[in-house]
Amino acid sequence: MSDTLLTVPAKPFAYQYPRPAVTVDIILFVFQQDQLRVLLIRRANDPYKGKWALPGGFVGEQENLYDAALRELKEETNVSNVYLEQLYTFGEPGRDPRARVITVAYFALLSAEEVAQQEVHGASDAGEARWWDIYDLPELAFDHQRILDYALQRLRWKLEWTALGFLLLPSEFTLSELQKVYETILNEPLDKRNFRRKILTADVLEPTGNMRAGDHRPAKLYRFSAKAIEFEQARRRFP
Amino acid sequence: MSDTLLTVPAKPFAYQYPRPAVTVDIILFVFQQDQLRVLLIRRANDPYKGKWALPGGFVGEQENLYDAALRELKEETNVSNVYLEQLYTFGEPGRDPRARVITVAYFALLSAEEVAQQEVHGASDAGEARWWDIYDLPELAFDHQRILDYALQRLRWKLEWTALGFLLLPSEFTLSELQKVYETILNEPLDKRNFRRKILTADVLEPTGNMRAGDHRPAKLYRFSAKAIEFEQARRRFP
DNA sequence: GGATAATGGTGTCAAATCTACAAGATCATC
DNA sequence: GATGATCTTGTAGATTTGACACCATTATCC
Repeated sequence: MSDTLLTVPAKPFAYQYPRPAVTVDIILFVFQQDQLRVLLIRRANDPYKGKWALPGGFVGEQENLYDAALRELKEETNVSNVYLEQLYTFGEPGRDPRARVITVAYFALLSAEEVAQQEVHGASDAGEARWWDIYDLPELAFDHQRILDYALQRLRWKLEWTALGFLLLPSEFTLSELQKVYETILNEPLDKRNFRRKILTADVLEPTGNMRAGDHRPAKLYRFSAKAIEFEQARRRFP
Repeated sequence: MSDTLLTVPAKPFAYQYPRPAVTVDIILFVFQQDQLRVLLIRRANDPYKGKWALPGGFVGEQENLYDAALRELKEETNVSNVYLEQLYTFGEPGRDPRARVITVAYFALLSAEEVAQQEVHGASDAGEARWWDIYDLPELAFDHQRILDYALQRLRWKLEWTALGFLLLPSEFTLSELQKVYETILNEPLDKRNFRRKILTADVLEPTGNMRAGDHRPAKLYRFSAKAIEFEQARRRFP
């Protein structure tokens, strides 16, 4: 494969500058079978052929970064209806061996309901797609391991200081289920009584009145109140 | 001015994609004369000719984003030796009327000592440069007001939950000076006794043994201990 | 040299919050 | 009706927080 010449229209003013490629990559987390999982795609082409990578792709000429992330997620993995938040921009030269690529990483959460409703696997042109346990990952392409580590750090932080744990659960859930999400993501056990007290006094949950039936004592179901979305802990350090 | 054609070498693989211009913009804060100030540059050319804008510029072909921010700061404002941290990436189409420009914004703090030592004003090819009180800003070019608001929000947050207030002061400072920084940035008065207790129990300060002479009772000088840099409040929400 | 002005420095108490920790309640199953 | 599994709840001691007022030290001014 030899280099060819590509002509692009140049704008006036000071825009005859080298233009890196700009992509978005998405770290899509789900909570499934008591595991925190992330969606990866097996690369069909070199470089890193056969390795697993984060879904992502080029930003369109007249496209928002956020929209690009949504679109790529839909195209490569058939996933929509997610929570999306910009994470960080990775731009080291050499992170893609082919060319200078600057990647705006997005951090995404998909609720358990959406995971069940959407057909995620194999919906990709880019190759096989599957969920991976965050604690048992394959070798990743490019610098994607680093991006993923950063995303996990952000997720943990957000979990402690905002109320987005519910985004990974169905719209109604029990406190035990929520606690399990927290424990899995933070990777440590939490005290049940203290956890309940903290979540309940944070005033972001409301009981739905329904109960989750099961093999044992039924559990109360809760939903998050609307204001809980993107609720950042309002506690001030210097009141 | 009509469009011309610019040829760029195309790489193999899937890189014949539209390439936006990528820039870095820097929000450089200083604390001067009891004001939180930001460095702005008056635009010498259209668009927004005569308006004030954040310093910034194009990312080099083989240049880190971080390095690009440092370099632009040096070139446009003759400032070096700053604390730099990536803030957010702004990429809405149309934010620059000339072309698609994606801007990685960096958030920067310059210590009082550096402000005094460096010749900041007029050191710019891009035009006049000057400090502006954050609470008394001119009209800004592009979407720079939004970027600045975002930076200020980040600064406030960081101030409450990490220990970077000292980055705006000289290497030795009094507790009153530090409190003044906090009050100015948070834009509200703080209780002196509680402020001191919180700062001192955070264990990020150490007395230098020196005193700041003045018109009145001399004040103890402190420095931040090394570990305080980028110290994130370790307090866990779910211990 | 004593009064004054200005800033630096300190302590306490009540309320709220946090941590560690154990026992009873409810359901299905056998 | 005994068992197993999960759900739910409370408290006491320690820590942290917020509100709040006074004395200390210096230079200056008379």
